Amino acid sequence: MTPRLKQADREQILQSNRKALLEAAAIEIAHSGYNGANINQISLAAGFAKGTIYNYFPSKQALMLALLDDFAQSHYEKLADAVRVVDDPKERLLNFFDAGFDFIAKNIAPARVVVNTIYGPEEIFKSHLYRAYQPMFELVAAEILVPGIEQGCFRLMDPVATANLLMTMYLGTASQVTDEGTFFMDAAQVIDFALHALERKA
Amino acid sequence: MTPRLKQADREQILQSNRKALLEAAAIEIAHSGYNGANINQISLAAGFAKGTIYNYFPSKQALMLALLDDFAQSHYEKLADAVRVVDDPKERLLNFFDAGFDFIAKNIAPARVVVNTIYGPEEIFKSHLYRAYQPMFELVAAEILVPGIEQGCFRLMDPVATANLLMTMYLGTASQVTDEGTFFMDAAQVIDFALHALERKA
Amino acid sequence: MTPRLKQADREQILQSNRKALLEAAAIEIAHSGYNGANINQISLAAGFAKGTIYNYFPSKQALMLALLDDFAQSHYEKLADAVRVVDDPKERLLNFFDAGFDFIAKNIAPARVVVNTIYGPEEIFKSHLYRAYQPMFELVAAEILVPGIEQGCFRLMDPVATANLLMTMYLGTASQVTDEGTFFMDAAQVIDFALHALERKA
Amino acid sequence: MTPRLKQADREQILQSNRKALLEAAAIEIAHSGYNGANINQISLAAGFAKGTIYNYFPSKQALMLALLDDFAQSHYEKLADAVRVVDDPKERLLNFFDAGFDFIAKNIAPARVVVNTIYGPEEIFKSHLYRAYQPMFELVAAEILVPGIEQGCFRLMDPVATANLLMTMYLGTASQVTDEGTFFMDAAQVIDFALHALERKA
DNA sequence: TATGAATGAGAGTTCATTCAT
DNA sequence: AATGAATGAACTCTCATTCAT
Repeated sequence: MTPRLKQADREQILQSNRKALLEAAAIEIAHSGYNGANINQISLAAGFAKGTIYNYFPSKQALMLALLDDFAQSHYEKLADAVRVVDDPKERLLNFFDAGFDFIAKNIAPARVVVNTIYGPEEIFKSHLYRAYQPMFELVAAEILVPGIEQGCFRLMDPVATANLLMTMYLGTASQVTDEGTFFMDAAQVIDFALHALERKA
Repeated sequence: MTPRLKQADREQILQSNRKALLEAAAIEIAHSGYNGANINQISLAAGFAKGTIYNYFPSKQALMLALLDDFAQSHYEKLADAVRVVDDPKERLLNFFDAGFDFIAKNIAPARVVVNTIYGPEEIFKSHLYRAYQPMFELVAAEILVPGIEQGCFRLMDPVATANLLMTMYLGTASQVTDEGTFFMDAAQVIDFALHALERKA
Repeated sequence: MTPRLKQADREQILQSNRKALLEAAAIEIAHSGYNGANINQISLAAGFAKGTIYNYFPSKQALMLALLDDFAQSHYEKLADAVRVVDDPKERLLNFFDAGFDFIAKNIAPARVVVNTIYGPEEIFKSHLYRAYQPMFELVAAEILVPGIEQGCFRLMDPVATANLLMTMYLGTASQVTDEGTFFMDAAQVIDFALHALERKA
Repeated sequence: MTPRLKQADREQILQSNRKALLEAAAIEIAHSGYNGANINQISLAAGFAKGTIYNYFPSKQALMLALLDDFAQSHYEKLADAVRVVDDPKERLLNFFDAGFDFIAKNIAPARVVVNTIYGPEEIFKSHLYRAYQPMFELVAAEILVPGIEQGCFRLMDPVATANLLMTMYLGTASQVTDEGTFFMDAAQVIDFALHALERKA
């Protein structure tokens, strides 16, 4: 009597709708900012009626938080995977920026939302994002910088402050991207700068 | 019949009112963002009635542009002055960051507006800001990096791209400041990182 | 093939579901008013899904009318039964108020809905209620006041107007009840007042 | 320089606008109930644009409370004046109902709002109204019933409970009025009933 | 019959801007 | 130049109702 497969199908559809709404939200919010974005328009852009988005997110703020969380998680997973493919700290740093620029080029809209938010005025979203990006900070500090210092390929430095600087460079340069995914600076330039900053002098 | 001094006084008052309105605007926009800021509230906060602000700025957008322009100009003047006090490129870089962090600590509200805007979604304001900050980019490139490379104290590099990276670091770290003017990272840490990135290896 | 008993069971279940929905509706509408009540919430509170209530009532308005009708009918039956237990008009009046206060204490939610509606703005519901309560008006007029006047225990008066006054007093005082069923005025006080108003002077 | 008369004129206009808005609100809310009333429609009905009402009342709820307060105060003043014109408690009671029915006939819309609210579900408005009508309760108890009992023209009774019953009768019957101001029961009938209820038996 | 996702009209409220004073 | 009441477009959110499953 209970259609189990039907149930699974339905769940599938709900997830796919949710994703479509988040994608439309990313585009709209990237374009107009959180305050400027129109939640009705987002719903319409995703192919639904205007009220439908409230079946998926209880408020505009909840939608935004879900968007930030979802993106931060896949962002972290992508970069952590790329970093851990190699062992050498310098290669890890290289992979971090390469995979990062690549990921952002493929996810311009949500990436813009994240950067706008990090440097934006809304404290609630900012603190939320800082928490969501904590794992990535720690990835840089604990899995790139600390091993690099211990192995002697990086000079002695404060890993936390340096991780912050690297993240600042990463987000700052990666946000300078056109709608088509072309970066003003490419990963190689940033990597070059960062490696020089971190390397020990001869 | 036309009192000339009165005329000058009046001009004085108008300038002072304009300044008060811009200061109130900076605080409000830093706190709520451009879209979230209430122009009536700005006028009230500056000690005027709601409509009065329209005697000074024809629209909310014009107010914002004036705020960005004014701040960019004094920002540039401060940093250019500080840089030109010395001749050595490394000292110039040091002065740049020192004076920059100091200036931002003393002008938190408009500085926040600028950073929010640079990393924000509104293309009109962004392109306006890029233009307004062009002199500062050129200051870094032409008066710090190029002489440094020529004099051999900095390694060979693209001055434009590197100026961009330094500005990214500057604005990114300087925007991490509390309402009280305390920075998460201080100028010295950023300078240290930057110098290592720029110096020639032994 | 068609199980007749099953059919009866089904009928039973439907009636019980209908009752559960009306009870939930009474609570919700008593609390938030007709306009403020949420028909989806009513269905959920009754233990069903949102849409299910529409299998029992074609619209919110129909639900409300059914609620009013059901309550008016059992209200009338209770009071008519209590009144007819005795013959003496004064005792009948006494029973009317006693049973009335008791019934309302036991059915606070729908009673509130009725009082809200009688004194409320929605003409459709009001006229419906007046019709539904016509038998109770007539009960008071024809089975309490008229016999009382004829038997000389009540003074000469217009039975219709007086029935209206008694009903006003009844509903007005009975509506002053806490959620726990405590009345601000008890039946005895109202009865005392009413009897003095109706009795012939010595 | 300061146009004092102009200032007074402006104040005059604001008061008159406020009154017009409250009158429109009374009509709309009397017709559709608080929840059903449309605050934009109220503003339009008063001859303003839809947003204008928010220059006078910060919210729909504040508008409602202002309406209740204003009406309760003038209601009380009217009845207190009418009662105090005479000394004899019975005449005072008579004046109370006469003036009350007259006042309500002349202010049907806000009177309906008050009655709807007293018997309605919104606790905030109810408790507000009870407080606003406290003086009228006390008028009946302290200036009609207590003197009447002391002077021997009313029988011994609890003045508070009886005041409540009289108010219940007053509001209950006075609310049964057509849009044209015709009462289902007139003041004389209610007075007759009340006097019999209060008088001492021979 | 039960479900609950989708719909879209309509609500209260905000606020940039205008303009008579 | 200063005022602040008036405006109305636009926003977020609610919810009665529909209907495919």
